[in-house]
Amino acid sequence: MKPKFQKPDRLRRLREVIENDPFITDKELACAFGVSIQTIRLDRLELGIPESRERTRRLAEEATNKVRSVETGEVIGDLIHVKLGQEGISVLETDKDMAFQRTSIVRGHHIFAQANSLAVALVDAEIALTGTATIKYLRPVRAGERLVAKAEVLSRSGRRHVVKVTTKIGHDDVFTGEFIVFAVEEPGGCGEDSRRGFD
Amino acid sequence: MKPKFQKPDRLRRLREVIENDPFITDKELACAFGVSIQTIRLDRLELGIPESRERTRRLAEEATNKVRSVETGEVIGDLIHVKLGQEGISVLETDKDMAFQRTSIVRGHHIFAQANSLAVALVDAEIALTGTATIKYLRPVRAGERLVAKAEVLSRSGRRHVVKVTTKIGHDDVFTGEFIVFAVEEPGGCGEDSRRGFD
DNA sequence: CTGCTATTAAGACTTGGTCATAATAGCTAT
DNA sequence: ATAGCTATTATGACCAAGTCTTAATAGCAG
Repeated sequence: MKPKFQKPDRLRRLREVIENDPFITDKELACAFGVSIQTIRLDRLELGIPESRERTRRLAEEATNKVRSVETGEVIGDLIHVKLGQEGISVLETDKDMAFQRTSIVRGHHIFAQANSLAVALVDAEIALTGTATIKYLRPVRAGERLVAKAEVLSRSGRRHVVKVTTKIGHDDVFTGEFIVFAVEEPGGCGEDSRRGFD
Repeated sequence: MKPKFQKPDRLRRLREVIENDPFITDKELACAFGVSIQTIRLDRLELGIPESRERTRRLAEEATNKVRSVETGEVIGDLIHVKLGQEGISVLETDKDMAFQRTSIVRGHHIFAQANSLAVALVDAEIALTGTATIKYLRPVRAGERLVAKAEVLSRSGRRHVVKVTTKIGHDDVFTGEFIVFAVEEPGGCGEDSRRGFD
């Protein structure tokens, strides 16, 4: 009972192929696997894989959401609590997309980004820019761990703010940083609405 | 010659509506605008807007590319030159997606990410992790500017590497940082292939 | 009334499928 | 071997969301 390419084998491969080329059509798949279109359709049915247009649509939907959440959000992570000019807490759920595939260790700049944007968000000014930062990574973060960053404004003289950020996973410190953040005036002065500015 | 909703008006609105709901079909549009499907099709033709499936496909394609380039690339920016354990140069083209909309100033963590990943890439080890970093933002970066980061390994004792990174736009220094990067052993020891590890 | 634009309609064809119903091949267990 | 099983392929009807072509109609302007 061994034709050449057995069914379970084909199913596994099929799943993989579709996984990393969701745009592929049944016809192309049939051709690639040397079977009929109907077989491919039955296989998809069995695997619960939707048709190519549906796959494309989902990808597009998901991706637009992702882009929105990554790029439109002014702060990296969720702002849980803020006392402007004083303190704040932000939570960031890490996932494997933030990590190196090989090690599942979260890339440093994500941890930095959370802390930095929190520090900047605390400064009560039209625009705030990070000037200097001294940071320490205390232990590696694995994908899936929840980062809780607490920030505190240590001192302020004029437009210069010193913000201390400590990021924890549970009770474990994983990161600390001291950010010198400067408040800046509105630049052109032609802003139509005047919400707070970050970084 | 004023029916109620004039053509040029409808065209403008049509463009907008499709813009922020690319999944919408001609039928839905026809219904929403109170005209026939054919009218919508002619309008799209005139505006050079492709059909809904095509729009969806493009969105998905673009988005997967973006996700890939942001999340799968091991190094942020393009590695122009590397002498492992010694020095390296990376180039990062900034765009408005990296900046705050209001100010067009590039978010600090992108600049940090480029420098950090370059520093880590220079360390010749299976896995390398940033321990400490002291960084300075010297001037704001505007969306569209090209960041050139140069890194140099200043010293090394055992697994501890001190890497100095300077990022410029043209001849202008915009960022400097000193990264303490640690080389680490393979963790589980069950890696099937052994390419270099970053960060 | 003629000409113009805008709109709508009608018909044939395309892609990439779904769904239902068969027919066929190859093995297997009784 | 023969009935039974799974896997595969085929066939035909149908759908959504279009395309492209040709044509009819409405409303107004000169």
